[in-house]
Amino acid sequence: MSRYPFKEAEAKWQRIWADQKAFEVTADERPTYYVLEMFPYPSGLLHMGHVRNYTLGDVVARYKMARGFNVMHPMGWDAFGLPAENAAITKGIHPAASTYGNIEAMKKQFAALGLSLDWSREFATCDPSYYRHQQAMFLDFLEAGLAYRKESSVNWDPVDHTVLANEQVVDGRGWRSGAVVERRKLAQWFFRVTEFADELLEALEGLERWPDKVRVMQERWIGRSEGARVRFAIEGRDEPLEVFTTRPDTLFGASFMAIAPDHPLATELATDQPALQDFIAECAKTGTSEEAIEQAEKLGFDTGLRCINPLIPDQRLPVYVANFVLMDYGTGAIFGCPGHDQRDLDFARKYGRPVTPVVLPPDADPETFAIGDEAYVGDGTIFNSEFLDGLDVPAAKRTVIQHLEEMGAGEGRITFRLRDWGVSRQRYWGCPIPIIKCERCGIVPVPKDQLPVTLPEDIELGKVGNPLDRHPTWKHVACPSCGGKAERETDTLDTFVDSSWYFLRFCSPHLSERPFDRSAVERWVPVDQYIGGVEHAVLHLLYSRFFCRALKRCGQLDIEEPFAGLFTQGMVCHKTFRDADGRWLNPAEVEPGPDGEMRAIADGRRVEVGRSEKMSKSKLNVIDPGPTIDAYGADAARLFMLSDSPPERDLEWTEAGIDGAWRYINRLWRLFAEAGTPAGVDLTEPDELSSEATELRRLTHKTIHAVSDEIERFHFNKAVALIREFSNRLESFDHDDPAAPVVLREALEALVKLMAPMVPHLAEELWQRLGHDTLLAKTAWPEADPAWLQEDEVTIAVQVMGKLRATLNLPKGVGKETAEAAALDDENVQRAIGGKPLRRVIFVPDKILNLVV
RNA sequence: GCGGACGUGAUGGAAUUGGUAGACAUACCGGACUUAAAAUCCGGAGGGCUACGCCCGUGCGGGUUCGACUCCCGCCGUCCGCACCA
Repeated sequence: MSRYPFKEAEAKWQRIWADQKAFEVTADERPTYYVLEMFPYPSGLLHMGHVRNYTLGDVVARYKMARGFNVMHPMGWDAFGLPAENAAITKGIHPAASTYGNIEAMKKQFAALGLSLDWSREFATCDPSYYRHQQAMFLDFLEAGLAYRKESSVNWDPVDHTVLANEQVVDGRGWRSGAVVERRKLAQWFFRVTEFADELLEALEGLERWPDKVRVMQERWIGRSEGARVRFAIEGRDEPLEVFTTRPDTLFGASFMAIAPDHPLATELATDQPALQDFIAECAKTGTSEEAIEQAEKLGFDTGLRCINPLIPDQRLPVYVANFVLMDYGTGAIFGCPGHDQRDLDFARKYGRPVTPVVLPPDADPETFAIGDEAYVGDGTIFNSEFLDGLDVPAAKRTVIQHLEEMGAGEGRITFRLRDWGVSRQRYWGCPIPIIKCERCGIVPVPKDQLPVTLPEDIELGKVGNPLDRHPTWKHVACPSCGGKAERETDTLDTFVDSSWYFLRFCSPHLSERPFDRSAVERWVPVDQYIGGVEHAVLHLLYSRFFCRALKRCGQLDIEEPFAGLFTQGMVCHKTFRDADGRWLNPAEVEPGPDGEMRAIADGRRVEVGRSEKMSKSKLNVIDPGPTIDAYGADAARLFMLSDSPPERDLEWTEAGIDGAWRYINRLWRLFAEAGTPAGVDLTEPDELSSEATELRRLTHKTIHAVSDEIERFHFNKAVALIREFSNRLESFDHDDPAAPVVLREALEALVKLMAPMVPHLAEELWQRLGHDTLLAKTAWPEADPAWLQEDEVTIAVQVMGKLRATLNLPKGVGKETAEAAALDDENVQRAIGGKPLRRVIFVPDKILNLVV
């Protein structure tokens, strides 16, 4: 039995595609379509998540190509990042060497997948020819006020004298030194994302081809809330205490004030109050971990200060420093209204503060209504509140804000949860920030004609401190402004900056003087279809949206949204295995024993099989795509990725699944070997088609229509099912039918074209076997002829009282009376009716006839 | 706590707007081919019963409807995201 020689075939077609530059963008008038998958970090090893991601993108790219679009489907490398630096420390390889080595290795693995990528546009973000433009953008942002410097705290490793990224902090300790990490204030660079907070929020609505989930996540991340800033005078002090509140309508229910432990007022008071100092130190200790916050008790420290409620001049409110108030939201200070905020209520009960309700729930009695253990947060009628009494909550908010504005004690204010993006990283392997710090001139931008500021190559990693800072010469430069002694900024940019504009660079990847050609960008961007993991739902996607707006503000672009269509794929999962000692085992280290239980191959002991989880190094449930592709071929791996699971859901990797895909590929191979048209056979259409042949031709057109539709909707699993259904029918088609040479052949041609986006190598091979000497990759998608989509017979389900009792095959478009008569002829239907008179007959043409008795 | 998604055979999953539940696969069972196995091919299959038919069945309990996996109300469970956001 002949088997599909995938090794030869896949290598052959990959070579031919490359030789013919089949996937390079050409300059022509066809409509453009930009398909982009999130570019990879060059770890050196392709994993299953990549295979799924790039297969999904490849289906779209090849499909759109066949549909007549000028498709751009580029690939590059998100090449700066911490792992290269860590590898340098642990293995002693220079980050540049390991990164470029990894890129080479991964490119080979990519090649084996047979993706329709335009490699002529490839670049790596760690290349100075890329990051020089990023440095220029930084300077533009600086000039436009979109980049600025301020003090901010970082994770500081006191042993290694280095700043740590959040992921380098494990259980509050530095990943290498194991020392307890401290918070330290450093001057750092920020991008003013908040400048566009409103815009970024409002424009989400227009992103119709984004998953709702992602839009909701961004919406919550931006976190707009309407309220007011209110200033409370402090007894015996000139400066008032300003708070932010979304419930100014409850000001008459105020019971206390609270400020953050790191509020400037708290810091000031602490200088001569050791007890307060201790309290603040205690607050800083409570971790920021999820549980820590959940468990943490609400604690307050009475500063002794008293505030005056602007609406109740003789009321005195104690000012607490409280552990639950955040400095970086609002003003870092609140007023507590325990009647209508649960957290304030807990605090008030604990510290014996009065609880005055000011919102009366509907139907509650103002004389008896009291707050118990639960604050009342719903709508109602304001009471106990002088001039607000009788208003509902929204009206009271408006009224009180107006009142506060008139008396100068506050104003309506919108606050966002979104914060500016801190882009400084105290790392070596990143884009240098093009700034020079001069003792006399201050912060001086590197003149654009001196860009790029490149990284020094001779560095020592793994020593104490930032290698750029420690380098003997790199940072010492002359001030561009005064010529005096000055120092470079030794921080580098967050790698999220690199990925915030790479999709623009792909449009004109080799320009040296400019980051991109504006007309090229405006031709291709927004990306028509962006595909990647949902883990980037907020940061990467939000930053990219910010970047487009910032570049527009700087006059470089006229685009706001980078990605018109977004698809977030599910993860690739696998069962986990654990031996009796609790050690994780790789799937290759276990096998089923004679009793069907999984056993460790090494010692034959039983292993515990855990549920399917995302493949991860720590749980060892990782399948390397390399050997799989070696054993089954890229098409089998691709087909499995696309088969059963809908792309947005998690996919469980199974041996049976890849095996099934491989078997199907061989089945297709045999189908074409058996049904292929021998040379010299007459291909003219017979005068009349047998009903079988007619039915097959209909199925061909129906399948073309349905598969196209499912691909458009990203239902690739269903497209595969339809293709299988179609090929199953082809296998059983009678080869002796007089119309077989024509009808079967057209069916086979359609089948090859439909499967091409999924299993491109096999499809090319079969296309060639059908006698074509053109590339299938350059062949148009088949068209379904509407005339052949029409059925002339339909199956109508006959129900009696909503229960199925019979099905009828009737001519399409049959009338109600005819259908009813036919149904009443049916014995089974008659039995169900049981001689009762019909009360009602519901008829849905060509679908349902429901007899109600 | 807040927000979102999901819950269908042994398993992955189908079921355009409410209209024949279980497409297409995987695993399984039976048969053919084979010395044998693998591969391949053919057939079976939601559960039950008094089986050419009937009853039950889409997490649970109600409701709307001629008709509900689909819509509404109330629960339960799983997963994901955010999390002291005033």
